[in-house]
Amino acid sequence: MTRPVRRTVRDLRRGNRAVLLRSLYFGGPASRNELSATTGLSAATVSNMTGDLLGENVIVEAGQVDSDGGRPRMLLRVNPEYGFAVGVDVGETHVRVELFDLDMKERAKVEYALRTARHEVELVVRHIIAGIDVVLAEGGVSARQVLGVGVGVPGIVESGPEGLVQAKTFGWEGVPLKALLREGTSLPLFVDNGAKTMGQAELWFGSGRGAGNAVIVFLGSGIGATLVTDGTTYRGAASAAGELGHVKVTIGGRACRCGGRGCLEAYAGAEGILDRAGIHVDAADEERALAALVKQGSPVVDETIAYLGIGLANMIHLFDPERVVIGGWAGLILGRERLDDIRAVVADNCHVHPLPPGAIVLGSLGPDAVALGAAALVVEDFLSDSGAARTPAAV
Amino acid sequence: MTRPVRRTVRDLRRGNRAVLLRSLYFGGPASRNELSATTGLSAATVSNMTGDLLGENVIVEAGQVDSDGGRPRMLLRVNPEYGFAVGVDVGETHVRVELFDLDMKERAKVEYALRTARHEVELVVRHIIAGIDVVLAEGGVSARQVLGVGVGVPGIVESGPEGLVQAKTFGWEGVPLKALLREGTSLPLFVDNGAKTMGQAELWFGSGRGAGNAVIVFLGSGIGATLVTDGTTYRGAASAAGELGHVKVTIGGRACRCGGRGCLEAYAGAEGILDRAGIHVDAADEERALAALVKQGSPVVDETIAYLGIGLANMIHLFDPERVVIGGWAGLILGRERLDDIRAVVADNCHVHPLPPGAIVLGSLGPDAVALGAAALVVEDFLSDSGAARTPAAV
DNA sequence: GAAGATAATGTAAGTGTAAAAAAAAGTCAT
DNA sequence: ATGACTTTTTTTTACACTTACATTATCTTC
Repeated sequence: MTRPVRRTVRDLRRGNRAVLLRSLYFGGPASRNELSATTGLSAATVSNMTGDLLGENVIVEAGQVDSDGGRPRMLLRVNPEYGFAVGVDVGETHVRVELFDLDMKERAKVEYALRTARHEVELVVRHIIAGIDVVLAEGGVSARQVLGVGVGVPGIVESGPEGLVQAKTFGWEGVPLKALLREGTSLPLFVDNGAKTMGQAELWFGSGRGAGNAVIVFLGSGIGATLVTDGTTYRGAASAAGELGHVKVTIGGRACRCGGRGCLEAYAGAEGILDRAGIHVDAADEERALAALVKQGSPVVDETIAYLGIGLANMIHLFDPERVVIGGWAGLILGRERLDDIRAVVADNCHVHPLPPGAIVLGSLGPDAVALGAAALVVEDFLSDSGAARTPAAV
Repeated sequence: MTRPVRRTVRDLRRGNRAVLLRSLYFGGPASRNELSATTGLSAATVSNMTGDLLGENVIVEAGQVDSDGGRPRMLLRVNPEYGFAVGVDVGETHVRVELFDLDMKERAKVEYALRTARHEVELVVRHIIAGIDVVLAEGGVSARQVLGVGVGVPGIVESGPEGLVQAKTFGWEGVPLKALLREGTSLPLFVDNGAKTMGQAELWFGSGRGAGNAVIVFLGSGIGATLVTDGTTYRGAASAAGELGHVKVTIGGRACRCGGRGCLEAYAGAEGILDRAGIHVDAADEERALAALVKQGSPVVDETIAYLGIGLANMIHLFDPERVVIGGWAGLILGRERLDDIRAVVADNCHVHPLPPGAIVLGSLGPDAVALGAAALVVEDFLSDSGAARTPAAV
């Protein structure tokens, strides 16, 4: 029973500072007066606190707007160059490393293909470490300016100093990824499941914007989901929440690579779909093959949608989200052609508390969202704990 | 995106007061010194705040323990008679009203049978209002001493001033129960789904004690679940979370009274089980009939366990709880005979992140837990907002 | 059985927070 | 220029928690 803990006046200030910074980050440029209104803090406190933040160069002035009678308002915004975040997407076929500024503008990017079927940990770690150096050099950013590195990987990621990863499909069992990366870099590390990092990206910058309770579904080779409760990701007791891929959609049923039977992933995961359609291509061609199959139509695709709809409906019954976002490369392929059919199947399986069909939407960030979301983990940390200890590169 | 809001020094004190009171409530009698350790507050603040609470009679002294050298510690505890809570269980066959003190000791109880198949709202409301008067009189408690009335009902309960209830199985659609009760009493009202109030009871006082992330399943005529995240009940965007009864466990399948097909409730709800076994009795005899059926064994019961296991496994995949509690009258009947089988089916359907079998347990409060949990809603409010405005009966 | 040790609790002063009030700075209309 | 009005900054005030110290109460030792 995790209970709230005592707070001191110091915590109060830290918390209010985070509230202020957060509303400046998401509320675009704003004047002190607007900030006072949105945060509920008094004008005096806002003035005091923005003074600090300006001094630390965390925020900067962003022009002023004319007033109609009165002192013109000076707009403030988060300094996009106060720090940078690295996002890493470890996928089935590649390792992608990207550098973002605080505006989430991409500053540099590098990608390494994973050709072997086996995903050796050492190789992935080497790619990530090398990738960080490459994007920093390319982006002209020094390590001291980097607020952290976010990494999205398949499988279940335990929080904790080791960052243990369980990813059967990758052949990873209890891989201490965070600890391994720690040997190659001293930057703050944030490792999480790729479906969850994509979810974070869609939640902040994509189709999930503004939702307090949402589910963001990742459909790729595997299937995962991000459960958003009160604006933050729910991870469960052992960070294993949202394993939508292994929800059973039929008794018995196809064998899944997890060892179970009847898992959604065996039907609606990209490999499950292609396999059932009798198409066997290697990983790099899956995307093209799936797009063709969905485009031309097939009973297998219809069946996929039926199973997917059941899986989503079950999740809706348990979770009662206000919105469901479908993302991931396979999800986007499927959704672009057949979103209305998906909505219809879900509606057909939700009687007690139907979700408006418009609440099921496609992700708007494309398949690159995993790396973006990984970087967003870094920004999340920055916003809740802005410069508490660290003071990088006050340029 | 519900975001944290600004706080003032007043909120700080309120919050710390709630932390203190909560740890006193759940941490049994404790000395000021122990409180200082558990809450993290300084001894001075604890002393200051307990002084206030003693003055308001919210807490009382509870004897002292000998020291081995030094001033003996004075134990403090929440005053069980500071206030009282009424808990109401609106079930398919009865309306039960109970009065509890803050120690959750039952002080009085009254039950009204619902004989008609139709559950007229007016009748239920009349029973509740009358029941409150009866238990207060019987318990020798004045209305001013009552902190509130908690009501557990079937169906989905919207939070809000109206307390709209959607309970198709009851024939209630959009019944403003809270508003109707408000006409009969001026006591604070807390209306929630019965499965959720039972969940609250098991969480605080039963098999859920100490769990931060847990799922408490209610099996009765209908099926519901309480999802506990970080020690508090998760309600979802429209208070409809935890509708485990309408998760689909098979495609097509039996028609459910919700209008869908293949719902878990149609297989593992008491009526679903009896129906499939070809047993037709009226509501009052369902309990006996089900107990007999489970005792003697039947392929229908085996099948029920298979479906229930699938439903639980799906929930575990999505929520990743550390514990699953099975309660409700039908759940207790089923679980007492077949808990190990249920555990086995769940284990067989959870491969990616197996739950230890011991994490699935039976509820320990018996079938009366709905009313107890409803009263616990009142206590929950009291603990988070102790005497903020109200000051009843400072005896 | 008195003196000192030990421990819980209470009091006072100090620090740091946000709110409220007041002042200053800036703009437009007259 | 002057005044009305708005935004921002500064000053003052109230208050919550901590630290440091005082007080109270019991046990142990000589």
